[in-house]
Amino acid sequence: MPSHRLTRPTRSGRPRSAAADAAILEATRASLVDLGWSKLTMGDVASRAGVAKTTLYRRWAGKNELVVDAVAVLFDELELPDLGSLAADVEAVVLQFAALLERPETRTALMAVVAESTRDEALRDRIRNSIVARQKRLVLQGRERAQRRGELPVEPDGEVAARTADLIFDVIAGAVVHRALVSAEPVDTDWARRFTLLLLSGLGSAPRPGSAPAERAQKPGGSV
Amino acid sequence: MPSHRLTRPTRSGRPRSAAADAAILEATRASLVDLGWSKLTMGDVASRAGVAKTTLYRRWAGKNELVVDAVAVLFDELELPDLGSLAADVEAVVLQFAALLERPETRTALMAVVAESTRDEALRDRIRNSIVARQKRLVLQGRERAQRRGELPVEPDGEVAARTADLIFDVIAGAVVHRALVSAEPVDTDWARRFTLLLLSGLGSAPRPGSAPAERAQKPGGSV
DNA sequence: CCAGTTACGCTACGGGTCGTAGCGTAAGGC
DNA sequence: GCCTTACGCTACGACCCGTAGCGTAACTGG
Repeated sequence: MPSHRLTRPTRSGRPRSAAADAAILEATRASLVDLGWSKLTMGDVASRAGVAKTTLYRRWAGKNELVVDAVAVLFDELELPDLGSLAADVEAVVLQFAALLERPETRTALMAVVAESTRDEALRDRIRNSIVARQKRLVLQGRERAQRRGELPVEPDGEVAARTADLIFDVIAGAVVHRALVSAEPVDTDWARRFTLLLLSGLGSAPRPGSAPAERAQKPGGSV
Repeated sequence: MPSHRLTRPTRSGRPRSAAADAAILEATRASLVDLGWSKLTMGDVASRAGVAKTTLYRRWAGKNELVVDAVAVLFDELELPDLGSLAADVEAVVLQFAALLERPETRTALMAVVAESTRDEALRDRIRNSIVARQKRLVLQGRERAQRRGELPVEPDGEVAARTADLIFDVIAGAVVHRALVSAEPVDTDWARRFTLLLLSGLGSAPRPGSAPAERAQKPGGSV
């Protein structure tokens, strides 16, 4: 899934070097580790990859697109073993996300490209397709398992189910990212456990005798 | 609370123009709106503010610090009317955060400076003190109210309470940011309501007859 | 009122990155 | 072998950076 959206109209002629592709993406990650996002430069990546700078521009429009592709492949490693319970699965997802955010490449690149994407529609789509989708997979997978186990009800309305899945995804991914990058504190097993407990049981559940539960709770079971 | 940490050792001599300060920060926000983070330049801000470029560098070390200060003041607007219930308060906090993220200045700047902060300890502290702290205030305020109402138990151990507050803060702020900037979909009242319901009631509450609740749920009431 | 001290505006500069153009050459498809 | 495309290389104007140097402005303390 190369996705080098830069003009590749016809076929015939010398094909693009797949080896150069790999070298460039590898060099980009290395440069991210050494220099970080802001000091990463196209020239530096080119020389690390042993490639002319012009070759970079023939394939990627600029730094943003290049880095997205370079980091995206790391999200392919994400996989979720079936641990037998929803709680365990959520905890595992959290730790998987966290492990990726530990790596300096993703750490420095992810927020940067998201920031850039606020002014670039195409970049936003690229991120959504190559990074967010890979993350979301895990959440959908976990939900399906939980439904199969009977831990979560099966929502008949597909649209409602999709909206709830989006909500849960934003909560999980958002919380992990915020903890790791904004609060800049470790996402360890202890935190993951407390987060999972909060997500599954909520704040207001069995608070203490003598207090009324949240009034708006019309239908307490979150349909998924 | 100027925080221009750039050397101001003694007093006597011509004082720094407070008017210039205001003009610079205002110009910075305007430039963020027009150009976005990546294309914002110190020279542009200076000319917008009617100020020499050197004046900027006399007060701020660079783009990062300047933008943090320029955006931070927007977070002072955050205030939370007492709405009578925990659910309503949470919903209000969510919508307050969301409203700030609607603005193009904050939208483009926030993630960018966070990204930069991953490689800059001092910048991280600056963000924490001038932006994150202002957000966290609301969460702490909401918790205190809920405890006074009896909606949340009072945690006797101060450290545990602080950790739980941090958790909740990361969940709320993280979810909102992720929804608004990564998923790039609107944080409207509908979403806020569903999020609040999830946060208060959790996923696993009253799932459906015939299924066991999450096994690890040792003490279901989240102490806060 | 007069030093002393600091901020300001302006100009100019070396250094770096950007993104592109132009060229000769290398590597496949037919 | 011919056509087409990719590649490496060089060079370039444009822009931004961050700083130095200077003369001037503003405020403080004697």
